[in-house]
Amino acid sequence: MTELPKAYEPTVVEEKWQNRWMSEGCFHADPSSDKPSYSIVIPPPNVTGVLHMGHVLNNTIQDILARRARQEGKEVLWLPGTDHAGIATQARVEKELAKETPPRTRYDVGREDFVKMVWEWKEKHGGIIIKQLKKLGCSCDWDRERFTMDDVFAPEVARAFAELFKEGLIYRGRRMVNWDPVLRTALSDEEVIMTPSKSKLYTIRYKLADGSGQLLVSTTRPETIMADVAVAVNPKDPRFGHLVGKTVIRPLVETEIPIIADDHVEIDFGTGALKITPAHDRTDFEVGMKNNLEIIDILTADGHINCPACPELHGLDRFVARDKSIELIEAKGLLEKVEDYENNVGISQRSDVPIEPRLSMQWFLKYPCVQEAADAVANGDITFRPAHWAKTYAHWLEGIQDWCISRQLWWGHRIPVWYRKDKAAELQEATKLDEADAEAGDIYVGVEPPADPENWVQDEDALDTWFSSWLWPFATMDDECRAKFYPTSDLVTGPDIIFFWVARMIMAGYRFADGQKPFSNVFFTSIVRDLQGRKMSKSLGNSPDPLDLIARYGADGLRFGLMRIAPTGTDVKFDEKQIEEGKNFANKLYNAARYRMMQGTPGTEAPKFMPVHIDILAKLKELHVTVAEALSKYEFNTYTQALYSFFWNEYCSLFLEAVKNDLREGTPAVKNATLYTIDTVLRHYLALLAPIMPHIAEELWQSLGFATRNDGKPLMNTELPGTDSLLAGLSDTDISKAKALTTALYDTANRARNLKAEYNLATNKQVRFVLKPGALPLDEDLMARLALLAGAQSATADSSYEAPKGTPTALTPFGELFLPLEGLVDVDAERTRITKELEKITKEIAKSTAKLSNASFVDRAPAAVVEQERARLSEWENKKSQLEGMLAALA
RNA sequence: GCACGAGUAGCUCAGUGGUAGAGCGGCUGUCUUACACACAGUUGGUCAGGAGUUCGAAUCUCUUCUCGUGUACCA
Repeated sequence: MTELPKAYEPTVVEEKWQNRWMSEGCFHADPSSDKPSYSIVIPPPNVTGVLHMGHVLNNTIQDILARRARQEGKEVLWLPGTDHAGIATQARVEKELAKETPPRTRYDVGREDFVKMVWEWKEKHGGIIIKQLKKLGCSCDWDRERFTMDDVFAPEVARAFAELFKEGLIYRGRRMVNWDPVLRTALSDEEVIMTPSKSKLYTIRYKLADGSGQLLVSTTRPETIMADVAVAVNPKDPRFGHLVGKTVIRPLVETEIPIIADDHVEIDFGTGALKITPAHDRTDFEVGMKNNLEIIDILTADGHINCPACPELHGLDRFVARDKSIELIEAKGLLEKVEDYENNVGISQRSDVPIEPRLSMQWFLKYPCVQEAADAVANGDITFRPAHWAKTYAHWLEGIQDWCISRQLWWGHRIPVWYRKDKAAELQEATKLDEADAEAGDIYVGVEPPADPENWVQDEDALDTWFSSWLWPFATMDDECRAKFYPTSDLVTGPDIIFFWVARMIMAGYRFADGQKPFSNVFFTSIVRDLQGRKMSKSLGNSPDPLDLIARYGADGLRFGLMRIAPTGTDVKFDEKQIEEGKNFANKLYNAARYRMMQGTPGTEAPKFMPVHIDILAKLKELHVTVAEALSKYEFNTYTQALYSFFWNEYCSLFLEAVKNDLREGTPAVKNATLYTIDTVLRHYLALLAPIMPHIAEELWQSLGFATRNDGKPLMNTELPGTDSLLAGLSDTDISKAKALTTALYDTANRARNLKAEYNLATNKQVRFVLKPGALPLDEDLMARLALLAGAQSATADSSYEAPKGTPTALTPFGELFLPLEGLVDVDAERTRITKELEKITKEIAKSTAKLSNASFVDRAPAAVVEQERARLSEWENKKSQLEGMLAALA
């Protein structure tokens, strides 16, 4: 017998198996295989990223799917990689520069050297998350790791750009965009989070130039008054109709500006008059264009006032200038009132500061294949789980706007557009650039730089990171790989990137990959929150470090614990207690296996099963079905719950406890059947468990010798055992009889333990039970198992037993159970106990009787339901008369 | 504003028309020879509120409230 530690130590075991699986190429996908294919591409984490709980959830699900698919005999590709994450990575390196003495910025370094620095940083510190994913046990094909800026991927990005440009879907234009004044770049609409914020609404007097009065104008942004070019009123507003065409004096940098009429102004809001500042507000810009107004830009790229005509404000930060401008206006006696006000402010998802609507030259994409993408989800070609996300998706596609794809960044895919050197200055200012300019030979768009680079100047901007990520499912694969594994099977990702990534990938798939969808199923995970329901974030410090959790609970424990509480379709509140349960479960598994290892080997003769054996094997067979169903429906919590309760409750608490004596002192035949059953259960069970707890499953598989019987093949490479051989040769009647007897046995054991507990007898107190048999057949084997389960010295059947007055009794499926307690009998207590039970039963009988005497119920409910109710009633009535008999015996 | 989720035991969650569940926690016992990361027992619920459909509702419908998410915006 091997001496094994009493507690499972995951750390060493997990690392051992991770190394062995990888060195034996267990995760490698073979495109030339003739097995059916199964593929997933990982949502590439940021190369600067570190593992957080969201990754754990997401990648555990992918790993379960991948490992299960391998067991089902599929050739599996799980393709890993990282994203260059333009803004995040650039910011990371800029932060390093700022720490230097003296601090530097990227502008001090220069573009070329800065990009070199980022690459160096990426090589040195990037990809930590890949190591972390390996620690979680992810079975990705690590030989195929891709990066969104590597040599294979980058040309695909440029090619996509060039194609879309040629098609006229990409164009450059001067437009209002979301400007991040900290990062000094444009952002897409999706990167702006509208946030309710408390601000002030200032009402200011604009004097009419002819001195005939004033117009009250409300604004939240007085610092932009210098850029006002008009005041607008609604043409239908009777209060102001006569003023249209007149002029007012702009309160700062005083000059006359016109009063115009525009539908856009709401009569009921504020004063009914709106200042028009086309350079600094999206809708004002439109009003300005419509009315041919001047555009005065008074903000710098980094959000400072650029207005020499107003020296008091010139050079100030936009928020400082806000207060200062109000001081100036008040000093002029033009401030009417200030009110508290709540409005929505666009906040940059990246830098967390309010964005500035800004007119600038940017590249835009009219999305391709929008209709195909919408149809695919609507008609079920692509399945969303949970299904309700399809609605969100459809809604976004309906109102889809052109995508601003250029970023004023240095780290990323540089826009593959070159301008003819002699015309560059002119072209860069052109209000619109498109395919016509390329045809004219003024600009060059291509994957490779132009042949005569000295005559060309490349566009300064880089592409939005998502413009590369949207190509991920196919641009990561070579032709051979694509032939076997594309379209991919499942995509597992968070609903927070449904627009950023999922929707765009679908469009890109149809446009660039032979009109094929990129994946068949999308599984949207829950979002992991803390116990207060807040999103996990670095700044709140409420996000546990998964590596720390792995160190303390094991990767298997973390995976299992998290999946067990991850509901489908709603967010998960993370509770570390749950992870501890995962660890405890691993320990339970380990000890159950250790217990098995302490027993001998079964004989070679065919096992002769007792009912308890048949019962657990039948439950094992059911578990196979439950697991298969749950996984096919992506119900991961059902899967884990089924695994948990089968093993802990059915196998350990009931079955093992019932057969322990077989192993200690059973006849060779009984011992043989028991060992055979145990081995069968463990072998099947570990295979079912392996997708979610791969390390411990593999470890126990090996130490229980299942691998040896199978040419030493790891569980990882073993197909799921079939269920046909389970209970072979037994009829359904045999099985259901055995199940009924075993259920009755466990039920009786429960009652016996209850009796002991009610009389305050310690669990280890050896007592004797006497059973007065009822309808079900009793034999010595059952009685022995009952004694064992109930923690009794003995349990005997005696049909003529006459219990002394006050002997504790209970009704069981096998008959009346007595716990004779010499000298401890308390007639009154016993009477009270039985009376209480009688009351309960009487209530149930009343309820049931009422139901059955309701004609509508009997007539309309399905016959089976009525029958069930009748059976229930008669059972209770039976019990009632027995209890009454007991009570009479006490008197 | 609109859309989509969610509200079940102290906590985290199951439960799609037929006797309200699990784990944890609490409380009582027990270091019983695989496991104290354990075992046995036990305590916890007007299923957010209201109305309706139905013989029967946690479950279906309507409505109110609370929370979350997405989306649109008027200065």
